[in-house]
Formats: sequence, structure tokens, C-alpha cells
Amino acid sequence: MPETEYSISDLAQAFSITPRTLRFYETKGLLVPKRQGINRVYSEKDKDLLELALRGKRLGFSLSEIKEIIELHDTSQPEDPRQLYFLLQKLHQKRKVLINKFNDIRETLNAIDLIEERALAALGKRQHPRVTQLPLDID
Amino acid sequence: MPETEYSISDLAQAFSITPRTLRFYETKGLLVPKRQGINRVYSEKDKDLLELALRGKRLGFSLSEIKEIIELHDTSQPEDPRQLYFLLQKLHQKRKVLINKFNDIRETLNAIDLIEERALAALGKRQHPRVTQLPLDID
DNA sequence: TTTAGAGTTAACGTTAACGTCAGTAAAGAA
DNA sequence: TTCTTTACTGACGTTAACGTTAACTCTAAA
Repeated sequence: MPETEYSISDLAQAFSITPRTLRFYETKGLLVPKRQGINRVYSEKDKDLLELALRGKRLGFSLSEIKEIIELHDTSQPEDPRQLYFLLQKLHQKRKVLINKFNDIRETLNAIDLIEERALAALGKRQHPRVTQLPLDID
Repeated sequence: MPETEYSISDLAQAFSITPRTLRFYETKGLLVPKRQGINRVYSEKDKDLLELALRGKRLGFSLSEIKEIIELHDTSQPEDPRQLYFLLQKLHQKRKVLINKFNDIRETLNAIDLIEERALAALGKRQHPRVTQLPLDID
């Protein structure tokens, strides 16, 4: 299979960002695409990393935090077993941060549910409680 | 019960932020505490709103987005039923945004699980797959 | 052959979210 | 009364994450 490749404006359009953003991410070491002459050529893997990065942004991670995750991705085949131990520890940390964000979401949803309940009650529309269905705490 | 109140530095310490941040939020209309003379006096409700705001920040919401949520909170007892309809619609929107973030978290956790699996496999430590336990999609 | 379109680097501009500093005031301790 | 603590209001500084503009190159079509 002939490995699909993308121009800078291809990716920009696909993810509703600007070429400037991609160039900026490159200066920050997030996505470093190949070059054909002077032009940037993005691989499928680059595209995946970009998707990962944009998810991170939506979750409020800074670009340097996102870079850390991407670097974990790159270091996932370490020669030194101590490198591996370090990697696993880092992964565990990131997982904790994400799970904290998850709990923040739960509690914010609870707050919203509460507002809705009070609003409905204030109108006498004694409706079944809305309660957004999410799982219990994890740690 | 004598309604607990807080000074600006009380709240700052409690949430590991600076007084400057609280004053800044006030200029943005997020938290507008009472005054005793010239000094700010925060109520229990102010404290709750601050907690809500900081959760929002951790989830990557901007201060103006956070202000919207707080305003929903304030408008939750509308006189006009059309106001109520508008409120319910807004609440539904916010819920969607939060659920999108939730799905972003799930997928990022999946990516991290994948890195760990590959790292462990690369070491021959054929361990039980880590797979972070989170619920399925919601919409 | 000119010209339109897409890409490049370099440099300055902008906005959000505070940090920092200067100068002032009130209130209690020494 | 002087000193320290805590708070206040400007006002300017800072950092992250891009936006915008300028000046140039390279194809590809007219």
C-alpha cells in the first residue's frame, strides 16, 4: 500500500486549523514532517499525532504537555529496561491526570443537572430528574 | 447558622491561587463578593462558584465560557417561561461539550494504554493488558 | 511569458490570564 | 506612636498560542 501523504493545507482543512498552526507546532517539536525539497509532507502517523494533539488541546493541555505525550509515544521501544521503567511511570502519571479531568467532568455535569432540576421545579414541571449517566469515581 | 465568610487570602490559600487571581476574576464578572467597607468578603456560595470555576479551568474552558455557566446558575429561577426554555437549551449545549470532552479523555486513555502495551510487549513481559476501565460512548 | 496559486521563512502584532510593582489605607501589636 | 500585616487600586510586564503581513520561490495553467 502506497502510504498516503498530506500537504500542509490538506491537514489544515481536514482538522479545521490553519497552516500557520502546523508550522508553529513544528517549531515546538510536536510534528516534524518530512520534506520534499522545501515543502512539508505529512505522513499518516503525523496525522494521527495531530489528532492526538488536538484532543489534548480540547482537554486543556498545554503544547508542552502534549509534546510529553508524543515523546512517550516515540520512546515506547526502549533498549534500556530502566528507560522502560521510567516510561511506565510517566504513563501512570498521565493516566492520573486524565482521570482527574474525568472526575472534574462528572462534578461539572452534576452541577448542571442541579441547575436544571431547580429550574424545572421552579416551574412546577415536576419532571423525572435528568441526572446525566456517568460511572462512579475511579482513582 | 452564622454563614461562614472568607477573606480574599482565605480563599486564595484554600485553592492554591493568588489574591490577584480573585481580583482578576472579579473584573471579569465571575465572582463579585460583598464588601465590608473596601474589603472583599466571600460567602459560601462564592466559594462554591470558585470551585466550579477552577474545575472549568482544569478542563480547558476559558474564563468567558466559565462565566456563562455561572450565569446559568444565576438565571435558574426565571420568571418568564421563555427564559426557562432558553436556559434548558443552554444547559443541553453545555452538557454536550462536557460529554465531548469525556470522549476525548477516553480516546486519549486508549492511546496511552496502547503505548504501554507495546512497551511491555517489547520487553517480552507479556503482561495482562492494562486497559483503563471507562464506560462506553454517550451522546 | 506572464500570472495565479500554493508553499516558504522572518518578523511583528494580538489576546487571555494572570504576575509584579508602586503607592495608599486601615487595623492591630509592640 | 511607630511598625507590621493585610488589603486596596492602578498600571505595566509576561507567556502561550497563534494571527497577520511582507517578501520570496516554484509550479502549472493561460
